[in-house]
Amino acid sequence: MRLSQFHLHTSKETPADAEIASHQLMLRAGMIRKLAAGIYTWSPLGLRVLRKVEAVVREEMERAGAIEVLMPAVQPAELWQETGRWERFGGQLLKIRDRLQRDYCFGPTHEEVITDFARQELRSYKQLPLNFFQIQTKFRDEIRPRFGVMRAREFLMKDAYSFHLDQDCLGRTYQQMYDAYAAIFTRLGLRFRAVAADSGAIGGKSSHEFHVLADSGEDALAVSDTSDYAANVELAEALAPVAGADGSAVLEKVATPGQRTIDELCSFLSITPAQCVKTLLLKSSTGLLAVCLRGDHELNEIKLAKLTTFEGEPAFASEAEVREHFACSPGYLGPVGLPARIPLLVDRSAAVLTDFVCGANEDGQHLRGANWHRDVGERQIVDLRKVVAGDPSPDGQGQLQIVRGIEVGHVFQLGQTYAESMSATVLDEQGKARVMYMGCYGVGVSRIVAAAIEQNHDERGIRWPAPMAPFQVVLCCIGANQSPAVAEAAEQLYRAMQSAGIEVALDDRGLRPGVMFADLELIGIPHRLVISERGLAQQQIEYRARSSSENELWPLADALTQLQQRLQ
RNA sequence: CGGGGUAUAGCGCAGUCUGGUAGCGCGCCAGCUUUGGGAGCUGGAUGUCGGGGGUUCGAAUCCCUCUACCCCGACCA
Repeated sequence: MRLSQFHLHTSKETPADAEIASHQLMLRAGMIRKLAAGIYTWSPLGLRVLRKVEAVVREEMERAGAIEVLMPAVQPAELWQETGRWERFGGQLLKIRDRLQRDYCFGPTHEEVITDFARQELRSYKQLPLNFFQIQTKFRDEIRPRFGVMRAREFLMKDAYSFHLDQDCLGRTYQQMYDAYAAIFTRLGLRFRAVAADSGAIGGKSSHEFHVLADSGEDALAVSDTSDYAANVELAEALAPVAGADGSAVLEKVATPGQRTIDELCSFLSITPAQCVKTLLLKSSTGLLAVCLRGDHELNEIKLAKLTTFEGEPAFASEAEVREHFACSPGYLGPVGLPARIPLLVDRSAAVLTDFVCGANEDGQHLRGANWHRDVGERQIVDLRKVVAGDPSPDGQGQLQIVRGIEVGHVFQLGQTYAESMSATVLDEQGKARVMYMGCYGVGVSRIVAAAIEQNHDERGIRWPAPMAPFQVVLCCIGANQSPAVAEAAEQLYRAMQSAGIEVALDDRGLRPGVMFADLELIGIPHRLVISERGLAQQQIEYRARSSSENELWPLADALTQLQQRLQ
């Protein structure tokens, strides 16, 4: 590619609304342009990178035995009503109407469409297993799109769906996909981690997420410092500490006027948050529920939602609702003297406290010296909190650390959920209809581009891992306008590199060197060669890797072979 | 969804309080000079001041309204 014939538009200034490095750099490098909130055009430069990621994903999927399809982006409501997700998917589902006022949605995912395809196409167990994938544009109407293509509403995703006669077969394909994902991210040169995950709104049981590790990541991951245990914090179990007998302190009421938060209370009473029990009042379709946690811990709402004792979305009771049932504001709630009609869940870590401090269910009053067996009524002890750094690893080996990640892949074992509700069956050896087992496997193709930049940039711009770079090499001419010798040497080398199959950009834009170099470093091309009169006089060419700030001088005649070695 | 903010040239912003001919920097175009790390000089183009309505002799500026975008929050217990 001759850059004079290409379209680059770079910018020195950082757009005001871009917060994280990848978003800023993608805008400055001119890879994307925003059309509306969370909706972007990919420029020629950006698209080259996107296509690189796509190609790696496609190759690895095919290597793992998946076969490509392309499903429609616009999907009829009827399919979604069949699985109940027309209502249940919530506000992220973009619903649209055609001219006859028929309902459709813009697909946020394709379980319904592929299951419909499968139930029409597949008749016999002999056709199984099958794994279909596509690379396609999705739309999810996010509450808050942000960080450019990192959390966009419209985005490019690879989604795959596998079909099986039984769970064992599903398990094998699941493992193949897991391995294929590891291969994809390894090939792309990203530092990543696979973690056990919650299966969320898609449904199903076993599930792992693949995260690119970056401080700007939106997900918190719990990883063991000694074993290979890794889980999304949403899922990570907080082990039960050893319980002891009650303490011996006398239960007494202390006046704590105006001390509404744990921090305020602790400095007021000169205690630590770990000596307090905080009590949360939640409401759901089934009524009120009280939850006790240690003062320094946070509620894990995913864990709470999963408990059978609690159905429907948990929501915190408002101050007014608290006052309907208690003579105090939320800051003074406590487990002692809780009305029996409100069920009480106690987190394992809170349940082993003795002589603790808690709210007295009375404004301006707390209790000191409280103990569970002596002072509190019926309660259920469960794992309810978010794990924190330093907690023992659930596999019994080492301590947990909390790291941040960007979710770029997710594999699920869906089981029979969708096939059942949509009656997707095949005949087995006995000629009997059997509901198929399904797996689904997603990769955020456009998000990978942003995630890679988060992991690979410096003060001058992007530093692409080689497999994602828009061009492998850029050949720069200095003073080609003035010097026919430079222009001629560049032209010859450019053609030789093309013939050798090297993906090279010839920077023949005639820019001043400073501008040219700054541009090329911003867009992150891994290898740079410079031809100038100065070099030609010595029969030399200058090389610099994007990762380096040192030039190397090569004999001009060796440029191609030297470069080929660098590219390996 | 709740709260806050912003909207003026391709980008970044000033001007709005106190109404009176639309500005700056970067970028863009032309010419000359320059040519190894974001050049200099000269000249130039580009705006329905987010949309609609109102007040006024006169509105980017004041009032009403709509829209778009951004940020924060959705754990106070």
